[in-house]
Amino acid sequence: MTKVTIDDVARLAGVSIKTVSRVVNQEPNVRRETRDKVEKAIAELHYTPNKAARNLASHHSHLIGLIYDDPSAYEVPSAGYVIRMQQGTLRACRRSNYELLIHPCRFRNKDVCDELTALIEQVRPDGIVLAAPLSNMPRIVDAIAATGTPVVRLSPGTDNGGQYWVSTNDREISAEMTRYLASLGHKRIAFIKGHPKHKAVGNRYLGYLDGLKQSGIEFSEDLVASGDNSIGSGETCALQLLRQRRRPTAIFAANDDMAAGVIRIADRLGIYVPGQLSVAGCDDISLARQVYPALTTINQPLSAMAERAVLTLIDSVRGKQPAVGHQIVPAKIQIRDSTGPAPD
Amino acid sequence: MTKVTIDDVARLAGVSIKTVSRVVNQEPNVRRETRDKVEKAIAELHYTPNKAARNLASHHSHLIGLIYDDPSAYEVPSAGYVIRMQQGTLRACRRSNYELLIHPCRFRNKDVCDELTALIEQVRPDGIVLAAPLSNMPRIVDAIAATGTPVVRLSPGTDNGGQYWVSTNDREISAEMTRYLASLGHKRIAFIKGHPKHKAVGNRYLGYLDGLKQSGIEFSEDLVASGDNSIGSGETCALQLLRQRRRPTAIFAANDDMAAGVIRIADRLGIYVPGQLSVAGCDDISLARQVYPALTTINQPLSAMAERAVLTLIDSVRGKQPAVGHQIVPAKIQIRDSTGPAPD
DNA sequence: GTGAAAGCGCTAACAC
DNA sequence: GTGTTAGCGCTTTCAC
Repeated sequence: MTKVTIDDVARLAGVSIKTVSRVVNQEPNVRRETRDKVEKAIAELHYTPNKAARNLASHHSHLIGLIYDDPSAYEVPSAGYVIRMQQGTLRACRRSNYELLIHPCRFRNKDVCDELTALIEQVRPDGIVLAAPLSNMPRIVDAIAATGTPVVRLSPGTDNGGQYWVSTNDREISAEMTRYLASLGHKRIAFIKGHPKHKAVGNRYLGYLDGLKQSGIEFSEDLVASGDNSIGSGETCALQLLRQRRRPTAIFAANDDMAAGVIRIADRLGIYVPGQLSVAGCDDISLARQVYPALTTINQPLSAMAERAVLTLIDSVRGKQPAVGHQIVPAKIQIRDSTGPAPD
Repeated sequence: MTKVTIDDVARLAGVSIKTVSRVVNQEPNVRRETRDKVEKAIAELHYTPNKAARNLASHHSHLIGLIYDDPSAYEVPSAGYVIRMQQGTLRACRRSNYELLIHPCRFRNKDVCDELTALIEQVRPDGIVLAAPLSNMPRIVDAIAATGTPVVRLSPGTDNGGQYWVSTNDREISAEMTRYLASLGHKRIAFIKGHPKHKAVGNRYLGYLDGLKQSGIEFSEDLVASGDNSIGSGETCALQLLRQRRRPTAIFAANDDMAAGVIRIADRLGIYVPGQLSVAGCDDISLARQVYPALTTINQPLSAMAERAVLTLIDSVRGKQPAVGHQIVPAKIQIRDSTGPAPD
């Protein structure tokens, strides 16, 4: 561990430490040749500024905290969700020379708010990215906001706080998927709702209703089932929907896992997908491509959303603009093999 | 953001800041009643020590860095691998009040060593967990070791450095899997090798050879194929193996993704699994359960290994013992539906 | 047991 | 343009 400090560099370059600091931080007002001299000294000594000292003096940690619901509490498929969020945040962090701290937590814990407050006050990340479904839980959002650290909420579903948030056009794109199914000739299009805690997923149901209306199809209570985002619940809902006398010819599930459950049940019941039943999901997790037939789904731009969140945070730290308002990153429909023309 | 400092606490409690520091750090030599007084003041003011200041003074960051190969460079299934490592490290961090910094990187980049050196010297994590396959790349291991920061290498496959490492019994457990297949009556057991860069995966091949010998089965060149850990390569290898005149009755792949590829091809060729072909994988990623039939595999204790790594690191920081030597966390065979008795 | 003083290595504010 | 002087909020050392 080289113990080179800013003093060593200043001495070697024959300038004051403040000048070294200016060079390191790319501040203006340094003559070209002075800068060169300092840079040469830095290279020669292999100097790297000590972040702890920097943080203490500057009140910036150059750390972004990513807080999300602990996936170990759930079925494993959410791994893809978490990884994609991480990828987006990491991409933005890397570009701005920030590092990423990850902090999964369980929202069911009584003292999760204290835990987060302690984390933030001790580590002092420059900004927090708060993922869904935590991002729509007022007590959590408020606890974080109370620390004064800028927060960006991911897919909060609804604006229930004063913070910046990034979301996708869940409702519109779900309407589009519904219209797409209708355009294939489907009249009986069923929908499987997601976990009620997850507001963004709730918006997909509204989009489904919009899509039906826009396609001139009448809504039917019998064609809606309620799952909890898991594969298992998708199976249960599929059974419920497919055992009706006049069963649906298309099922649109609020996430891919549930859609995978539908495909599994269709297979078991001997219903051919997509010939006799079209199935569509939402999220475009890797499972969507692994399932057979590959799932038509909505490509949720999770990583792009997370990236935007961090860029906003960093801009706000740099004083360019405060982190308020919101931004929408549009999703796209990904047509694969699980959907096709309605039978007869 | 409460700007309560140690001075405020000291003033309220009527003691010196050093005493407050002692209480906060749970040091001995504080009288019971003094401690109580201080703790009361801390609670009253909602004091949380500033980590930056602490780090600067103590030369400890209370941060662990997890460095692994950037999964975005590969097929998505490795998400499960990454998540499980993260879970293990997080568990250990949480217990010891450390936070986790994640830093995926691409080992193909020319300047990856500089990148890691800069990361470490700037952030000064108290320890580094280095995942496979980075953990068996000398230039990377050496660059990190040169910073003087304790490193624990995960599944390095072989001990090519002086650092501590944690691995699993890849070779032994692969031999056991091979014997298990033999015990089901299989005589023609094929093996699909993994990516040559990944040493730990290489040990599985050695275990396969051991297992054959222990079961009294003669090795045949024709029954070995070489993949690169991806599903696609599993498919290619499966085609190669199953198109032979005397095709194998069992295929053991060095990871689950390749095993999934085998199942897919068997399905396409109309070969019934497990009736006509037994398939076994290795890693126990979530894919293993999603595939149909569910995959018999080796449960790699990734998360337990990562947890051990961090505990070792933290012990070494606390001076209990230096991080040298190694530790083996045993794997277990997970029998599911893709393996069965050999045909006729 | 407890406290006073001296930094840790930087940046901020202001002087030159 | 560049340097000087103070801290940032803790821990360490060592005295009492």
